[in-house]
Amino acid sequence: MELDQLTECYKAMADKTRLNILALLRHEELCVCELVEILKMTQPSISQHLRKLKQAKLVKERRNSQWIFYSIDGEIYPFIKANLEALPDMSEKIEQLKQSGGKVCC
Amino acid sequence: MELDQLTECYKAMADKTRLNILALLRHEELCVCELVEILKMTQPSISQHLRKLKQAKLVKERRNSQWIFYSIDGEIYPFIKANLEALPDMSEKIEQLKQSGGKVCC
DNA sequence: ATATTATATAAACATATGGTTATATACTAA
DNA sequence: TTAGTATATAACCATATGTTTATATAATAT
Repeated sequence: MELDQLTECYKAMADKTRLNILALLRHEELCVCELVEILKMTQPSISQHLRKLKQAKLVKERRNSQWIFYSIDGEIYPFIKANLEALPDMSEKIEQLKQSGGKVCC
Repeated sequence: MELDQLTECYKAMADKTRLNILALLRHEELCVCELVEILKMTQPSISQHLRKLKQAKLVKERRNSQWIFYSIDGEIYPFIKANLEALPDMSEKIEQLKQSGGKVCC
């Protein structure tokens, strides 16, 4: 692959928040406000991280009425599956979101 | 894996020069001055990139008299092989080094 | 239309990063 | 020991990055 494209990919992954987002999206697609809720960060911050991931083609978005749902893309990277599998399991966080009714608002 | 360790790994890979170094080391171990020669960069710059790669445990070093040879490590990462395979082939650069006698000096 | 909710973007700022130059350290050779 | 070669480290600087606050845009609901 092209080094420039690969560099952009690894830059996108070179941040703890963004790895957290990828780890969460491994379980299921999530909208911005759900990520804000789970990661306890401000909405603009999450949005900008998502933009980077999108620019690197690691995630894709899908609009559903007022919400925009993000999910893993990464089709263009032959190694993406192996990398995602190394990410920690986040099912607990997802569970907590559902328990707290956070899933309802979206 | 731990997110902090993974973040450090991807940070280490999030630079074109360092991806170049990894791509080169895929072929064979190289010393600092050979990398300087191939990549046309200053010695301190290469040394600092190597330090980052070493701290992230992506490369290891071996001293042989006055030279320090670097090679791929990455044992701790389950995905490292898949990632290295996505790097471009650098055999031409290695060939050029050998042809130019650059391999002799080290 | 207006208010509300979800998301994106912009501006400002502090910190991180990568390159350069200068210098220190480690080993070799004489 | 002294000189030479290979590598590492430090100091400095310019640029990149991540966060925050404020504001803009888009869709929904009344």
